[in-house]
Amino acid sequence: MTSSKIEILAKAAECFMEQGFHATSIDDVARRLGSTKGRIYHHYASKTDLFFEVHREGMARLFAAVEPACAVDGDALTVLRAMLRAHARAMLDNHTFENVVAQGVQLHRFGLGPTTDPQRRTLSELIASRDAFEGLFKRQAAAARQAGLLAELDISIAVKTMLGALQWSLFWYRPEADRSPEARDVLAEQMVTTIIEGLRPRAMG
Amino acid sequence: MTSSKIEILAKAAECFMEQGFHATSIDDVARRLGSTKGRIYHHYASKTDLFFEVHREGMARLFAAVEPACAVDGDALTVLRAMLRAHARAMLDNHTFENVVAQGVQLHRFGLGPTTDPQRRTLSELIASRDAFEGLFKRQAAAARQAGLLAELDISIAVKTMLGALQWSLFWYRPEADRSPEARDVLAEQMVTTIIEGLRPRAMG
DNA sequence: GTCTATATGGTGATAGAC
DNA sequence: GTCTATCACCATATAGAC
Repeated sequence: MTSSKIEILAKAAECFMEQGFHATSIDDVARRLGSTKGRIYHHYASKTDLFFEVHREGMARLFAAVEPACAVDGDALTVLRAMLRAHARAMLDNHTFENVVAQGVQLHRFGLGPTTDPQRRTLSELIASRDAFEGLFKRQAAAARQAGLLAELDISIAVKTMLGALQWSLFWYRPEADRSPEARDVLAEQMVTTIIEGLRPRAMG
Repeated sequence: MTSSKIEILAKAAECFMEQGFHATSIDDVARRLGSTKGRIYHHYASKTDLFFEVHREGMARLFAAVEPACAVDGDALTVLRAMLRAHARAMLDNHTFENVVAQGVQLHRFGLGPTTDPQRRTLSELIASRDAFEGLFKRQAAAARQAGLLAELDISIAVKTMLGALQWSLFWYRPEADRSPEARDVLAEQMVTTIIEGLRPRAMG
């Protein structure tokens, strides 16, 4: 990917996050790039394609963050915890792109309106990729539960609840408020601890 | 509020949830009502005003569900749990309206674009109301923690994480899939248990 | 109270200069 | 590879009939 295309993606992600897909005009993105829309249409065939590329990049970053955590040493719960931490951290680090991913999921849920067949296929692939991502956590949670390391919960609901807790940071996290990498680590750890340990105090650590 | 206005609000909420504020045209809402936009503009001055009324109704339903739970008998953690359960249940019951509330928060976060001063004031009030709602949980969590019933967590982060876990149901819950009130009770209870107890098993119930 | 026009402005996408 | 100019379309909102 050329640096020009990446730059366009990043600015487009900002616009899509702030205004949403429909309210973002190609002129908005061009204005933020300091250019005109000719530049954008040279690299991307349509606004929809541009949006999907942002979505794809957001999913790629999630996998890149979580997959290494799947391979850490330790029992099944330790691995799950590492995965959640990586996910939390990735949501904070890639706040803009992941906001667009969430929008893409909604777009798919309710139908995308007038789009071409290839575009529909692309979106379906992206959604399948998201399901696979959630599947990583479900599988790991199931393994942890089988090892007796997890409470007896409905795995599907528990995973949706856990991931939701992390993903809701899309709505309240403000990356612009001078967040150092260390501060993001602390924040991610606090969220994950809340999820894993729950609200009630433990008799023994 | 006349029944005509309520009917318009309900259909508008559906459209706003499915397509988002900007992608929803007044003609879309009118089509879903089986009428024309003349009817809508007779009751609401603008699309923005219509959106805000949906948002307001969504917040009203949240308060109506959670405030009674604030007054239940029991220790501070029992009350908190009742509040979370009521909130979870309300998110499922009012899925459509609460989706619009979440959109309204985003609209406020990034600026609403070209709107009138009264509209900006209305949105600010709605956001203040949402902050007050979150405050109910923060205050209760602080009380529970002071009573030694809560783990030593950052209250603000823990509350955001808890509420996020429940609110993320906006993205995956499908109310159309024949959900009885009992099924929603079970689902709400599963989510709340996951939050309160955490993922790790407890030595003693 | 609801409908049928219609005025007005903005948007996605293209064509062709440079 | 980027810009300017332009077309065709759609949406908000209003005016006025009924």
